[in-house]
Amino acid sequence: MSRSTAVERAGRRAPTIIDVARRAGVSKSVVSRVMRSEASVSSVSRAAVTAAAEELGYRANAVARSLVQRRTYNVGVMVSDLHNIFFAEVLDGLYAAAADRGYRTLITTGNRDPLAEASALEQLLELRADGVVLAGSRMPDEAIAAAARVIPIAAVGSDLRLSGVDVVVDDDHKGAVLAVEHLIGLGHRDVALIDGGKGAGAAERRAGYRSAMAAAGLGAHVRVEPGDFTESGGYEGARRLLNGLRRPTAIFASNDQSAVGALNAVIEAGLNVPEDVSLMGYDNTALAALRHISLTTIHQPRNQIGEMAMRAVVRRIEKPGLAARRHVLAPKLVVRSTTAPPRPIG
Amino acid sequence: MSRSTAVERAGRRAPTIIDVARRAGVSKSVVSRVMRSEASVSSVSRAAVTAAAEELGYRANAVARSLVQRRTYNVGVMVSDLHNIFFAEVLDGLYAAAADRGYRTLITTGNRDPLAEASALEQLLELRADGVVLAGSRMPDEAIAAAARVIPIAAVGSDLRLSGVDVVVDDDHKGAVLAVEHLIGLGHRDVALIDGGKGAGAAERRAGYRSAMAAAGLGAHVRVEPGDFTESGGYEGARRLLNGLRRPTAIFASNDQSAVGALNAVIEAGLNVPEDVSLMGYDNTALAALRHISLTTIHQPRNQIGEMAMRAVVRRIEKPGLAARRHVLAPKLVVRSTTAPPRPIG
DNA sequence: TTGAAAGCGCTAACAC
DNA sequence: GTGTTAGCGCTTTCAA
Repeated sequence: MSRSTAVERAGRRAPTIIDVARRAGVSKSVVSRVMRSEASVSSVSRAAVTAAAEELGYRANAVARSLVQRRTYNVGVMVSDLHNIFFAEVLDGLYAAAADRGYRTLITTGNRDPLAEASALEQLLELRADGVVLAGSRMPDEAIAAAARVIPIAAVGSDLRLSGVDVVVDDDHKGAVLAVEHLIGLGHRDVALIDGGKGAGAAERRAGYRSAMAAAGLGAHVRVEPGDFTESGGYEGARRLLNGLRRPTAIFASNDQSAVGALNAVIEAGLNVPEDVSLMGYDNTALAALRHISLTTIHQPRNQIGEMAMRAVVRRIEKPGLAARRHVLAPKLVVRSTTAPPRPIG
Repeated sequence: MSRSTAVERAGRRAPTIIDVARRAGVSKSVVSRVMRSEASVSSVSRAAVTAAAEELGYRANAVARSLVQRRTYNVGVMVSDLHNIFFAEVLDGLYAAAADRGYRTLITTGNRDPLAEASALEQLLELRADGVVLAGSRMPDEAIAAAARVIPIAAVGSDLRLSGVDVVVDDDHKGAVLAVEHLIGLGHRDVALIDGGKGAGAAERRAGYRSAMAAAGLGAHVRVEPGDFTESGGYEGARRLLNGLRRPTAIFASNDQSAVGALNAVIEAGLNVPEDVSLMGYDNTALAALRHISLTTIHQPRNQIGEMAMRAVVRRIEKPGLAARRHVLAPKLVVRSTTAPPRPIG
């Protein structure tokens, strides 16, 4: 029996609209109308078609449909790195928004390799996706611009400045200001930054840190320690900070990952968080929420970022003439256990 | 200029094989042959076609090609939960294996909702994927079995026992034995387990724990504390364990997530890891590798799991008659900083 | 080596 | 309401 099913599958083609039509005793147009739930079909025909389709196990062939409609109702999402949990939540938003509008979401990935990213994008174009969302892309601008001439594209997780591409970003400058203001509000003056280097949003966060410090009259206390958004970068950065002459009472790490590295360095130095040193991250990843870490951080509305991006591409799929835009969303502060007022002097 | 490009896109259709043929002064058959790099084309025609395609920005239409070939060269991957980093690495393996064999990988997700999973699978079938990989599916068996009658399916991350489905699993029993043997080898006798409940592989890990304890003559020391693979489950479980009459000297948590929760409970209780209590996890996730956590754990060959699964579906795509199989891969021990010999008595 | 023709499974006019 | 027809863009015989 189980052997015969395998053999049957090999031999038997999937039923087509014609098989259903024959079985229901109608023309294939009627079947097509029923499948697309068009109104103008008699209830008798409708019932016959539904029954026949059911009996045959008929499933509409999206390939054929796409060919004749000249559109697939697929939106491709190229995620540069699926290991980056940041994008999981973005994908949630993307999915929900697509489903609402009758589109499927197809994910591909470039494994953080710009070449692989380009070929993933190319695949999406060959598959005739109706639109594309680039999540954290590191492709060269010209490659993206070229694709954008052919198909609506939106980008998240990388602040592209290309005219033909919708971009959805968190307001990183504002997020950093929020973080620094929180620390200053607690009474800190020596607030150091562990930088994010060339990472996405790092420059804006650095600028936000600088301007919030300046606004509080703490320009002289500004201290930017190099970093790279990694755990070990955060660890090394914090070590340098703690060994320095004037130890900061608060450290603002540019992302959660590096904040966790910094946390480790602080503890290794025999200091307590937040009693001796306050620590902030950025991103509000799952890491920050672990009770063992419980990091004060800045939350990016990831879900909403995805939603926005999908809305933007669908908008331009349906009105091809429209111009792409830049969408900026507001971050917010999430206070947990790694920040507190500085120890009183003496 | 930027306005005109948008308008152009709206008006201009993508070039087809006929446009290329006309431009190159050959028939569309020749173009087709060149695009598929068939041999029997004169170098003159080949050059003309290549040039024309280049000039026109021609890109083969995979939809039309799939329709006539009656296959898409797409393998769909339904990931139950993209938030679970476990699958990221599996996807790496999946991708690499697919690319090697000339297939594309298309990811969809069910957001841990069995209903959404089913509809994601349904989409893959409508899109006429040539095969499907289910990653961590929680769909009812009959739904999977029904799909398996139509298309080759492989499953990872859930130990299905369905005849028509290839299954690739880590040998969880063996992994648990490895873990317990490591602790016993260190000199522990009171080794407790924080269970994984109904989670994938939890039953096998529990059985492995039991049998390794029994094999070492420590059957009387067996202690299974309820858990659910979550951080808070691990936290609660460890608290109960530490408050009990005979405090274990080692805790084996069924996965890294719950081990991190347990770690937090141990520290909160004023005890040190590994001096007072040794702690083990399972899965070797990124969490375990954080220096702040540095968890001894069991590594599952995730990459290889993905590779195997893709190989299995492609094998059955290309030879539809073949039977599905069960593939079991070996885990290995990763020693980090949370395990050590127990404190000498007195 | 090339071209003509048929057809993949479906939708979308259009006529009845 | 329903059927007929003409394609969608491509591959694949089959002849030449």
